[in-house]
Amino acid sequence: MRVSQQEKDRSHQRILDSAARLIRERGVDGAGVAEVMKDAGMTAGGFYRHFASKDDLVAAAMDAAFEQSLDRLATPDEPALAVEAVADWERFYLSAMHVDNGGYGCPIPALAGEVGRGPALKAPMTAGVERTIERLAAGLSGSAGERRAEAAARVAMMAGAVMIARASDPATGQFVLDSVRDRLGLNDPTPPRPTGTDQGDAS
Amino acid sequence: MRVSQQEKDRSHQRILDSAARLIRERGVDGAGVAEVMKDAGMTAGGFYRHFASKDDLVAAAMDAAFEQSLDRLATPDEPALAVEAVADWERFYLSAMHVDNGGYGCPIPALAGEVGRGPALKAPMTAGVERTIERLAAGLSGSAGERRAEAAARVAMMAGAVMIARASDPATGQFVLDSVRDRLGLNDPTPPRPTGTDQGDAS
DNA sequence: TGTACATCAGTGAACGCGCGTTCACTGATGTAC
DNA sequence: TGTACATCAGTGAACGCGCGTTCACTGATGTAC
Repeated sequence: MRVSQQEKDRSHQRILDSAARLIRERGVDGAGVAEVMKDAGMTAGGFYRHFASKDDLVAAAMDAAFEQSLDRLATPDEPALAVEAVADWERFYLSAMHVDNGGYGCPIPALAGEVGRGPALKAPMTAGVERTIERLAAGLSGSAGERRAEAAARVAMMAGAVMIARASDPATGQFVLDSVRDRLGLNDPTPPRPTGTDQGDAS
Repeated sequence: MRVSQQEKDRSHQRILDSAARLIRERGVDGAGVAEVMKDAGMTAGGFYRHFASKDDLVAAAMDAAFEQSLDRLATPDEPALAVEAVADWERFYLSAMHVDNGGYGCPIPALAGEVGRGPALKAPMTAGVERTIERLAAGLSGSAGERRAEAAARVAMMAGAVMIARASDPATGQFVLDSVRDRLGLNDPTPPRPTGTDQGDAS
């Protein structure tokens, strides 16, 4: 039952997508090779035509998961709009939608605890954390160093809040999320309009 | 080989201590019953004289782990000294010592990710998070509500930072820890002395 | 205080189960001529 | 363009392994008299 090269490429992508979601939902250990393959519409045996090992798949899936997480952060043409793009992303990060759908969200609260236990996945995690900090820093003010430090603190706070919200009863989780949203200044519904731009249908 | 009641009590405590450390070091799934029992100086079969199941043990061990974590937070006689006690605890929380010895540290960065995946351990985790927030709030200023919200945000930030530090390369991890320590105002080596108290040998 | 005996903490082997991985096999694909 | 054949993506069963749990057994403890 050999399939064409382009169908193999599609299979490869399906495996990667299924893995990126399932490791975030069930953890690296909790997402079995057979389960990932079934989710991708295949059986377990075919896995090794695509990846050398489960470790190999998981490292690639973590890269894909960070990519997916950061794709939600818009990159507007006008640099001045980056501030609002980052604020929007942060509001989503702390939302019930993100807490309840970890399979499509940031890999840090979903996987960092498990990654910390072994050296195998530290490289893709470090790369993802660095990229996340860098992207956030673009929407902050101050010197480059100050922005980077502030972004790092914000990532830690948001990742911690989402992780706690998922691990706690709803009341406690919501309180932590609300407290963090407040401390990050994300509760203002009408942020100051960026200067020198006009977005569409303002009256 | 029946042993005396007091020796059984000691065995029970050793199993609990070993489990509290090993689940934080290796995760709930990563800490096997046989390994915990060996660490406690016994063999696997005897486990069920002490606990009904692994789930039963893990819930009790998580309570014990939070107890141990919060025992590091001193409760001074003078309420005014609570500020400095909390600041000391926060500095320890963000230290390399804590990052490198998760088996004796806060259960939140060690276990919240895994706990979020199933309902079984949310109760002890919620209780521990609440207790941690409450204890931290005692060292902050403002109204009761403000103190609680600030404590929640600080717990999220610190837990996130420690989790990221464990999952990342040293440079990235240290940067996140430093950024959080800075943002929490913990870098001042000589904090303002609490009013109305005098501690020992000041010149 | 002694004696007889039921209790039960702890041992160590065995169990069923799910895991990552291997392997013989199938048959459509891609290539050589 | 046709034909013959090597390649290899995917199947499904099997493997060795570690896990949580069970169980027959041992022998010191605790108790009844």
